[in-house]
Amino acid sequence: MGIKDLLRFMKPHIEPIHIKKYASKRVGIDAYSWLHKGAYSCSMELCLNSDNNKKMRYIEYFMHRINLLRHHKITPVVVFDGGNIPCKAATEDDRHRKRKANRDLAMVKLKEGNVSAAIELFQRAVSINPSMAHQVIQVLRSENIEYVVAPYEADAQLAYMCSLEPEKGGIVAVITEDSDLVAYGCQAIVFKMDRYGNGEEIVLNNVFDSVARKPSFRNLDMELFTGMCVIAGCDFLPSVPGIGIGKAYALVSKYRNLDRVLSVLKLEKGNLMPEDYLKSFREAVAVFQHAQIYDVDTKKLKHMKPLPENLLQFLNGELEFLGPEMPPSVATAIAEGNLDPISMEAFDHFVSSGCHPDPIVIQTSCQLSRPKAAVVSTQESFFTVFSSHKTREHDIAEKQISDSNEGKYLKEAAALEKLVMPLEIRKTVDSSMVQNRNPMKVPDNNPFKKMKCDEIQLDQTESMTEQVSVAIDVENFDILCVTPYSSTPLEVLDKSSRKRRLNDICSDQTAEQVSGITEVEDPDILCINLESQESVNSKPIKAADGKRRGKTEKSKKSNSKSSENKKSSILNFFSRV
DNA sequence: ACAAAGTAAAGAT
DNA sequence: TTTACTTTGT
Repeated sequence: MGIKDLLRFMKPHIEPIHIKKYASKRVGIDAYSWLHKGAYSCSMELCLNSDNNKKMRYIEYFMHRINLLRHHKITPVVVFDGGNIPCKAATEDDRHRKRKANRDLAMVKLKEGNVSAAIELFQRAVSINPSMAHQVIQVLRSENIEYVVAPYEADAQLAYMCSLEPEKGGIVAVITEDSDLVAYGCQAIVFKMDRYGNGEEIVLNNVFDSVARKPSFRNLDMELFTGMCVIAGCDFLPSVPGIGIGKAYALVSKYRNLDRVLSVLKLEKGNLMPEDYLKSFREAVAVFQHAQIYDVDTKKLKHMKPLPENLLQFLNGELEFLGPEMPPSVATAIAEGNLDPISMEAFDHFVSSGCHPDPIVIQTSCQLSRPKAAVVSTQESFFTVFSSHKTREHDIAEKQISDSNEGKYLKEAAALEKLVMPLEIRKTVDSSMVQNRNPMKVPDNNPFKKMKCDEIQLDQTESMTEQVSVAIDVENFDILCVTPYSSTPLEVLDKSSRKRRLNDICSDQTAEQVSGITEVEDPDILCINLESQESVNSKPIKAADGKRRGKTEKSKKSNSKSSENKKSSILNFFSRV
């Protein structure tokens, strides 16, 4: 992935940093890298498309990192990949084949009963599809996180945004795992960011300016650098056999002109060079320089940099390799996450998983009906509220809602001791509600938060209710993640099977608390994920110590203090609801 | 000296 | 998975 061996080669220009360096700045995120890492934790479930809620773990992973950034007062701007460009087809094909081979092997191991071997293989078989991206997008919407789906390569979109002023939707750095960003000319890139925010950074200007560092790039410009990357081998074009990053660097710094470099290359490796290498090379370089991106300002597709006349001549005006053009309406629908960029079909607003036609997810309940609460939750208390379910007893729910007022729910907060917190929230789908979708927190110039009324299609119900249940451990006042973000309602279960199911859903570190929820009454359970700021700061995650289920005296005590904080934030939260 | 392929060990989830 | 190191060939 990316430029072969580039990061190793550029090691002297890479510096360890902490992400808090970008406090108060807008930072772009290559969503693919987080989706992919997150998918490891539930690769089997994703590959088998099981109904298990565990397959939503990648969203937890994703949001955990988003919350890390927010904790450091960074404004994340998430960029998703769009369609595939023809140039990359060979690479994509290759990956697809490998994944399929791994998947098939995994199935064999699974049938043999070798689960651990199967999981290992499934991890190599996971692929990220638009439906997964869409799931994350729905959570991002509910959390008021800015995002955009690139028409094609997210990398190009990110590099373009990096060149814009922050006031115009620009970003100052990009978090990714993909070395392509360097070839695109992205100014500041953070690689290998871990869960604590430590990462490795390349700042392109420093690379070109540096006098001391070993492979010197002082005599190169961006075009030569990009050329070097392509010669070394990239996703768009494999390198000529025998040519790696070292040779590419040597050629480019010696001849300082891509035409000359290619002539020399042809002279030396002519026999090993494909017929159309020159054309492919020019196209690959052109992708890094002129890829199609979405211009948020004009809501149109645009080239990163305009194509110069001589290049157009060289290509005979054939620009197909950059990906087909598309009308602004389509580009916008893709960018805003309403249109699947690969199948070109509209995402169903109500079916988040793509395989459960029954349940619904639109936005978080809090944002829909109570924008204020949503803002409070995201900014101050690290609350994240996901997913909701349609209740079937419309009538009952409606009645409860119309009778209820905010105070009623405040009273409910006192029911923490009961471990259950049902919360009926009215959601009447009409135009007034739709307007509420655009909370005040969102800046006016952000097109991604706006949703047009006519894009919301309701076929079955005019009026619906969302039921929100929060299960809380009395001892710790920890909120349990129950149904993670999904639209799948838990089946109606008897107490013991529910307990088992909850254990199944919750991760190991909360499993001990799950034993406390025997009294959950509602089959529709929503996940509310609470994280205190301290816990994000110092030890974001309890060590996943799966073996230790029993609660020790020690942990009980150390929890009690922050429990008070949590309790007050919980009460605080519900008092605003 | 470099590229490419292989190996082994560490790291993440 | 990535990283670092080894071997082989040019």
